[in-house]
Amino acid sequence: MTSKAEATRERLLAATKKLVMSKGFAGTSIDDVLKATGLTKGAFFHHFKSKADLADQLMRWYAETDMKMFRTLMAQAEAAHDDPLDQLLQFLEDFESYLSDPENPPRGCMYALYTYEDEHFENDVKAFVSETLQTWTAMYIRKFQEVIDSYPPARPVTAKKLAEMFVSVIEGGLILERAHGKPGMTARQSEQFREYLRLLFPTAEDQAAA
Amino acid sequence: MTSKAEATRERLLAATKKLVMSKGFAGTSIDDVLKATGLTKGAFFHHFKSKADLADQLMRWYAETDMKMFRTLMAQAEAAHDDPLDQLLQFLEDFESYLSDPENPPRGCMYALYTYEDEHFENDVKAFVSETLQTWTAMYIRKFQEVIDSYPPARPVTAKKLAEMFVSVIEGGLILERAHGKPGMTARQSEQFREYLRLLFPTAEDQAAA
DNA sequence: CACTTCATACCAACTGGTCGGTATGATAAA
DNA sequence: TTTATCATACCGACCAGTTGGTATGAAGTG
Repeated sequence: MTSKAEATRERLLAATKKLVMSKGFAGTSIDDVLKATGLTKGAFFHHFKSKADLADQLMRWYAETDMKMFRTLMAQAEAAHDDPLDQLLQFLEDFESYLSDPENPPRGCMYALYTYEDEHFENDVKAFVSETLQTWTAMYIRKFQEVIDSYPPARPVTAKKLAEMFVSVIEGGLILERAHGKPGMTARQSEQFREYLRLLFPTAEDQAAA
Repeated sequence: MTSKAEATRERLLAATKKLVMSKGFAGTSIDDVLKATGLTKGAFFHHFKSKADLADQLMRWYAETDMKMFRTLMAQAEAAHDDPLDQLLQFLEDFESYLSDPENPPRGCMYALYTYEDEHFENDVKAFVSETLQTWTAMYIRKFQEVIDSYPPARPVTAKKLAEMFVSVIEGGLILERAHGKPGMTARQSEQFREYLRLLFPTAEDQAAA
């Protein structure tokens, strides 16, 4: 059965992801993964031709579900509002509740992890991480550009700078959250970023309130 | 000679830092460090009682120089201005030129690195990272509080939230910078954060210009 | 049957770590 | 001044365990 083999492959990937998120990639041995899954070397090397291949497939697997999540969130926000700023703020709020939802306790970003161990990965993997990160950023750039086109920003900014800042703030928040073991820090960064946006793109209500 | 021994110890630490910054800690073997320094196992285990001890000492060594740098920058800014907002902005600008200075190409933050490999480290080390990060944040909290006390913020914010946001934005910027291999991205995050501050704490000039 | 999917047994290289030894130099007794 | 004593700083062979990876074969599946 193809689907059973695929299930095994995903079991290996899922176990690896969990381990890698708390020990790093170099710190995770194949035996660790096998111990976690109850499988053996034969199974592993049937699905992955090397540990480097595992790194590659893991990253692509992760990026796929990760990007899908962001796209879904954005599509939802776009369906709920017509105004680009409303869409953006809605997206951020939804993202924050996703971050605050106590599901995957070992929070973290695999791109960041790979980035801090980059010497261990092949150039394709490094390039893929860079590209994926850029795709992620590009999604925001598009939306920010729409917002800038609709609302005059209070200070001169570019969509790119705002997009990169948001990605930064999230990546940094994840680090703080991990370092202190306190959930919610990442969501708070997104909130704070929204404050910035409110000052940057004041709506009619804001101006009336001021 | 005590100083020669200390020099050897620092040679080991410096080599480890360089390696760890590009391969992670688990990905760096003791042999790697010895190859890089030309020393031997005997020398290594004379100075460090285990690899975990190396991790510990490396982090403390790193934190020491790192914190010293930030304190120096802050002291400079405080000497140059009386107004807390001016001090803060000066500090940020100085920090940005430090980030843009092409000196240590392998840019990165060791706290972030340890955080993404935390399972490998003893609890003391993890606690130390958390504490150091908090000390770093506390430095900013103090300054932000002074600013808030002097200037009414355009939106309700706390010094803590602003401080955490700055740390986040820097940590995130470093990740992007590493991922894309393009220097300057971290400094740009600090710049963007300054834009936020300008909107949050408008000075007389800003208001006149608006 | 052929082919996929996995288990078992095994290997060479490397891992962190130990241990007996040496080179150097400071101290102080002779 | 010479010489015995002793701690520090370092060397490099060695160890047991782990690493990523391979070779072979046994089930199941079409």
